[in-house]
Amino acid sequence: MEENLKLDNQLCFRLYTASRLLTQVYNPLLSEYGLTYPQYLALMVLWEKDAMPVNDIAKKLFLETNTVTPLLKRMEAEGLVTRDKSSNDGRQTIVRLTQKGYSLREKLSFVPDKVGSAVICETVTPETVPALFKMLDDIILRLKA
Amino acid sequence: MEENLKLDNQLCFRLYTASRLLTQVYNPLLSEYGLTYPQYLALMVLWEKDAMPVNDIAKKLFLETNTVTPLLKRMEAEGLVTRDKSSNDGRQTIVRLTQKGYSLREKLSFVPDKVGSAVICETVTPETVPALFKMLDDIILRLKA
DNA sequence: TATATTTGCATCGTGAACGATATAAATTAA
DNA sequence: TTAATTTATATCGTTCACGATGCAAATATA
Repeated sequence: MEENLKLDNQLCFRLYTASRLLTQVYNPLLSEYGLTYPQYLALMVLWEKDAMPVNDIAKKLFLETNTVTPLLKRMEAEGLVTRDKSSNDGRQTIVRLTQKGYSLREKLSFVPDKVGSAVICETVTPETVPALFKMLDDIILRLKA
Repeated sequence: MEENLKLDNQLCFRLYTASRLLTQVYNPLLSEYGLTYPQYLALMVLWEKDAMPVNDIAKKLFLETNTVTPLLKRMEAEGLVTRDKSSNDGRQTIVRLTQKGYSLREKLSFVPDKVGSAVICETVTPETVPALFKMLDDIILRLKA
């Protein structure tokens, strides 16, 4: 059969699989703190810069607001963030970390190293990871343009 | 703040984003034929080898049967596959392509090249893709072990 | 050959993703 | 300044993912 239509030849399938499997490494670590992986990503955005409108958070994550809004509402229900209308612009909802949300930063500081060590292998080492990052960044940049 | 906790430093976030964005390139092409990306993956598995039990399809896709079963039932409802109990082993459900499911193989043969050309960029070329594949394969292999 | 265990699949509940649509505030144009 | 348009967010419906659980068929064990 045509080589092109073989699963083994597909970049997207590899990205999809690697993404899912690596997320599964995060899951048990995060669920200890009642978090999902996308919620952890939202926290990382807010740890870098607090008090952001929904749209800015969505842009950082390359997601649409129709994905991020329910995510943030679940996080609000968990007491991780607050969501308030902006006084400057009544359309915006400003998302802020609660003490609980902020305090997870230190509690989860062990996660990156733990996950990192789970992927180190023959062709994926501290030396080769920058090249891998560059390729993935270029793909993301290309697909956003 | 700690460098490790920055979004920019995360491999998983890159894989997750690249996977989502690349899937979005497939979506308009596949939806013409009423397909989703995971359904397309299942078809690729069956195009390579027809009449497979659910579990074998799941393994090829690195998914669990609780994801694949509903997927295949939707594909059955669309007339793409049939699902029948195996006579050898009454626990197995054997999935087979219908004529409709089989005929999509040719109709969708344009997809890989179209998607491929969407990702070609500075650091992602026919020369560098094999190295990228190897890295992703190693990550997948490492995480499955 | 009964009983226990494993295997293959299905079901259920929850949380994403995402296209489509809605709505209200802000901005622009007439 | 009213009307048209754009922007920011929210809501809805469908389809994954996936942990947990259930169940019947097959296999292993006593």
